[in-house]
Amino acid sequence: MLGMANRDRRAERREATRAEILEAAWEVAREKGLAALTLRDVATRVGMQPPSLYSHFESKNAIYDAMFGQAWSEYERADLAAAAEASGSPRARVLKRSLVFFDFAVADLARTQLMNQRTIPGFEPSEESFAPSVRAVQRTAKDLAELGVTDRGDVEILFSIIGGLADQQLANDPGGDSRRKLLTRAVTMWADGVGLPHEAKGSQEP
Amino acid sequence: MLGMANRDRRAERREATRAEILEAAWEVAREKGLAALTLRDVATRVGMQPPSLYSHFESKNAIYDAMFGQAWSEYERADLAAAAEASGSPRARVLKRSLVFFDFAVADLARTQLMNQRTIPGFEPSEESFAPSVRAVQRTAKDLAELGVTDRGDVEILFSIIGGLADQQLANDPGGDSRRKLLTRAVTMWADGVGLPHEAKGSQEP
DNA sequence: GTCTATACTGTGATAGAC
DNA sequence: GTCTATCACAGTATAGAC
Repeated sequence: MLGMANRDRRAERREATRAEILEAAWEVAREKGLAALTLRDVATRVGMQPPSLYSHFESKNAIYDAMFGQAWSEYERADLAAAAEASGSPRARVLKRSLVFFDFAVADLARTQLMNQRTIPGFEPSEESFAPSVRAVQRTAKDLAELGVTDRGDVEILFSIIGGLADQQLANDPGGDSRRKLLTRAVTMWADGVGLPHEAKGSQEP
Repeated sequence: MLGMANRDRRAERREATRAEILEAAWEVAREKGLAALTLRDVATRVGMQPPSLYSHFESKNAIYDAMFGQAWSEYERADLAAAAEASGSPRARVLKRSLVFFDFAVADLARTQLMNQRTIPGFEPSEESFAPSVRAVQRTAKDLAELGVTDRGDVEILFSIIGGLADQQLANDPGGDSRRKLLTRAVTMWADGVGLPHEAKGSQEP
């Protein structure tokens, strides 16, 4: 019993330290750029010597990996909330989800680079960290299928449109909203192209 | 006279060495990743000691800058050739140019990261290196305007669609062609959305 | 003018003391 | 679990040979 309790407290402490390190890593990545992340900066920020980080992460890439998993988990939560909250016509639902994706991407360049671009040479997310990414994409595809978009290619095109707008926003107008203003028009083009109905199925019947 | 001749030969030699260094830099960037480029690797490849590179470039970022300018100049050439070669309906012309952009982006991840993403922390292209980028974008916008697409936002949306598809191709299916197959459909959605005519202006009249 | 030799600082990583 | 010490190698800069 006492052994168990001790082990739990230790595990909690360990987990808290890991979270602290990751939070510091996000700060550094946001301030100096994802690729400019250094273990020294992270260690200094949490009050450790650089080698001590290796007690919690086996390499720098392991930190990137944990950050990757965190980022996609956060997005998964944001997308789930948007899916639950979204209402109205299929187009309104798609637009709402698209805006959430766009805003999430544009809010943090370092995070988007880690999630969607191959910025860090040699970094490949682990299967575990990749899982929330797969889930998010699959659920979006499933939700779109229920709205009538069954072609997987059409789903990929929507992702590309929104991701492309977000990337252009980040690259050419960071902090601005020039591309966000174009999102509704772009998604409407896509909705027209795939024949997304203006009204929900059966909304005419009752 | 003799002085001139000597200066010319020296300038040529200098320029050739610069070009050699840049070619080596591209090789390293392609093989190891853009952010993993090191002056050591570049120097080794051209048979120099690392510090000797400073006789030709004042910093590592100056090398990135020259690469940036090269990449956009290459694209400018490719786009000009495509513009001259493209024929037929407005849609066929736009599709041709879109394919050239897509293929150019997908052919080289490191190059695309340098051109369109903010992969290297602290790197900002110089005005001189940025010029071909500006020219290419402006000329495309002008050509599209002549085809009837006058809204600058619509042009940005097209760039985002193609860029987004290319980035997804590079990130999720490097070396494949899954997104290339979707390009025609995506561009068609855009063409429908902006009301791009199927036939050229006046093609009905003669 | 261009290269070599050398050195300074900072990076990720490992080994071993406590 | 954290520290000190140390390593190999990165980018950068200067001095001096030729």
